[in-house]
Amino acid sequence: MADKYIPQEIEPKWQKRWAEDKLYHVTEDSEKPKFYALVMYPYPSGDLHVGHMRNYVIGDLVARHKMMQGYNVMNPMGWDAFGLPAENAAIEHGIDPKVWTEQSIAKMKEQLFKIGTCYDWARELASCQPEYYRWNQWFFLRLYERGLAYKAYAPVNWCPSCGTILANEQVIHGRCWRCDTEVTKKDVEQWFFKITEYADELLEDLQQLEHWPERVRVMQENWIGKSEGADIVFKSEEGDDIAVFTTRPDTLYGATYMVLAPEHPLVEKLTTPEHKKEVKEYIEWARRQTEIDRLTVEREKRGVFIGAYARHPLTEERLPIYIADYVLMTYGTGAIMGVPAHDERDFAFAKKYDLPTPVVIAPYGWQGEELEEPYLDQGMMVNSGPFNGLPSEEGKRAVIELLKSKGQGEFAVSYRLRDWLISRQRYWGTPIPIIYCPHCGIVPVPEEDLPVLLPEEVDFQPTGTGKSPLATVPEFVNTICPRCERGAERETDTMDTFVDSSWYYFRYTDPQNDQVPWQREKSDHWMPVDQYTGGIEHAILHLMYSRFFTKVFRDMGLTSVSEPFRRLFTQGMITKGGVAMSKSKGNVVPVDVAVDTYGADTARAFILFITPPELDAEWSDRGVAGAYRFLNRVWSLVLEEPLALQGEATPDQIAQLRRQTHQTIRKVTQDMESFSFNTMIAALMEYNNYLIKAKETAVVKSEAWQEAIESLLLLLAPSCPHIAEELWARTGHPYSIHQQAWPQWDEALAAEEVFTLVIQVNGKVRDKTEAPVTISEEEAEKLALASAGVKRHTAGKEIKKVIYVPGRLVNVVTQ
RNA sequence: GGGGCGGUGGCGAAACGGUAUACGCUGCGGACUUAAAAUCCGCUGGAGUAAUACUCCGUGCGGGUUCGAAUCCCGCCCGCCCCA
Repeated sequence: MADKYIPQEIEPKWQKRWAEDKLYHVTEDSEKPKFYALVMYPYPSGDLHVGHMRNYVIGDLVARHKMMQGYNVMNPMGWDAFGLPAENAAIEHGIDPKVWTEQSIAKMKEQLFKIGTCYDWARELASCQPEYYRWNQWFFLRLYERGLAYKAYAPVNWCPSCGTILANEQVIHGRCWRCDTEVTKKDVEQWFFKITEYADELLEDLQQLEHWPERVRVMQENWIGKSEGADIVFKSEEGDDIAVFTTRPDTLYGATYMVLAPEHPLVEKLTTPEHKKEVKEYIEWARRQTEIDRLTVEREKRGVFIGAYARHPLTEERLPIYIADYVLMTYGTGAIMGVPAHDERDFAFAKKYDLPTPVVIAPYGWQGEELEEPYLDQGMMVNSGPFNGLPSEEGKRAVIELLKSKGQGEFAVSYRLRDWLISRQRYWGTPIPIIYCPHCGIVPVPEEDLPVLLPEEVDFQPTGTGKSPLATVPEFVNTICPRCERGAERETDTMDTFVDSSWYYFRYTDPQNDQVPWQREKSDHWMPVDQYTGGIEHAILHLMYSRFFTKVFRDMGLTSVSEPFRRLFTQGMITKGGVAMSKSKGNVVPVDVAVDTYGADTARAFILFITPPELDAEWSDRGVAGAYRFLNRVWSLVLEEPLALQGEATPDQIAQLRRQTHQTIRKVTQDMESFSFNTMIAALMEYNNYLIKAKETAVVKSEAWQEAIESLLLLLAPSCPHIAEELWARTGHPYSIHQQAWPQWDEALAAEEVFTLVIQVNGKVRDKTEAPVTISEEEAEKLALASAGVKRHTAGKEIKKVIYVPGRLVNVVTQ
């Protein structure tokens, strides 16, 4: 009787050995081709649950498989260690964020170890270390030099609960992405990175990313939101230029009014005295509205007339000027021409304020009647002066050309993408390396003075003023101006943590460098990341910012790549009770619980098996038990003594065994490459079931049996590394299975000799028979026509034709 | 409203236009056991039939293409995600 399978004994044993032997440590100087495997580095919250685990299991599987395929695999791990939870712990429990973070990292590292991952820990980094964040500051200075970092006074999203300003992307349906509190507006001076400078390239290059999920590319495309059209200049009666952006210059003759965003700089100047009060009240009200509310089509369109008029650039008609909150200062030019007949929101606005709605693009079959709803499609231009009769598509260009000749318009492109607001009024982040000098103004911290260290022992209670806790530390704030050497003050905002995560994958290539962020030879060797794996929640922000940084790095001469991630995989969530695991819902399955019961290999096998990896999957304790049964069957298959059998296996039996082996190698390899991990595990289960039966025959004494067992273990090694290593050792093989070559299949050995010939009548299965794969069409048809099923169903009918699909079926077609 | 993805047994899910439901879970029956757990063996879409056989119905709904459709096309319904 063989030993029982006790994962709690074998797993820690091998984990320790692999770490001691530095099995996963890599350098650039290898003969093997490089492979850079990466999973999104985690925020060290201290409690890893099985939902997170899926990410690391998939990443680990890929890394191990590629190692066995002969690649020099870099598989690093680190910590997205700045951020709110550490600071909240400080506020609530008085724990120092640094200490809290270090403890969390230690705990999580142990958990990652426990699930059997193969990281090169020599490359570990944590974004909260000065050795790391000094380069955030260095990049900030480089971006500032290049005009890509700037300060702007702008209305921003304010979360009253977090006491912080949020990026647009962090506002979800008008609420804070972290605490779900309704977001309001506040005017503060902020630092921005000019990602819009790269909008076109970010959009264009999406086409190169053929190994990215389609939906991620679509999301990014929508997010960038490029639209082509025209900038048209209207003039107020006082002679001020009012520029509008429109994608429909062909509808220009239908403009009957203008709308400015309430924040538009001309509002103050143009509002006539008798409208001042009403306008002021309206602006106050609009300021409280969220951006999402303001953009919603269904929402009632409210606005007020400011008493001023503009002149239509082509007809010289007098157009009343309104302000309304459905026009945003941050999109286009902050002003629009109102064309009610051909725009939904303008239509609603015009109906409410009883403004004329002339049709200038005729719908098909239009007889000159009033429209019940706006007509948004293309059509023939009417009521448009010299352009009447022109198709609207051509009209766009023609109208712009005319405006251009009059100096009142030109072709223009607009993006939905905004610049990236990086200022955070928080303690636990990278200090922005800027000094404000009363004499010299904004002065960047000189490079040799980096890093600007985050002070320790700070009062974390929110100031409620929107200022960072750093503002309460005089030793930090008060400094000397590097230019004039007189007293000055430091910037007290810290950087968005997305800055940290926008380049960490470069730093892994040269993590200890204290002279430059990384040596270019090293990053050029490893970059781009060959396989990046993470959650879909990062489809827009993190991935867009990383792409932006990579392009900036390229332009700075720091890298030769333009895109950081060659291949992207986004895995689904693991749910419990149908919903995402979260502390507040109390449905978290911690990694320790999952691993302690049946072992890491069982948890890994289950996670890979339950569902295709890109879909959400429900955690099931029963399902885990099934995976455990599978590994127990593998264990006893390999270790238990076979029955004492008489005689030798026949050549047929051997051939069949080898066929199964080689078919399984093929299936597992192909599934691995297409990320079909659920069917990959199913194939291994099937193969194992087959071998259990075959073990009762004389093949168990053959060399083919050795090949079968070795193949099973090798194919299982990336998924369940511990049991594979243990059984590999116990069957007398040299350490380590993870350094063996991935098995190759032989098409000739995998090929079938016979197949089940399906016999159909009119497309319905009526019979089946075994046939050699070499069977000729004539023989197959003969076999089919002679079958009982065909005779039964064709009796008294005329056979019209017979269809033969080689290796599959015969279909007899009757009248 | 626009775009994307999906809808298959009791459940998670398989299925190059060619045997629908592989693999696993659940359930049922049996073996082992004093008994239970574990393990092992068998069955497990629905209907008809004592039953083998056989027949019919079955991949959200309605049409179409095809010798043949879960798969392709058209029109709906429902769910999730992104942008509004």
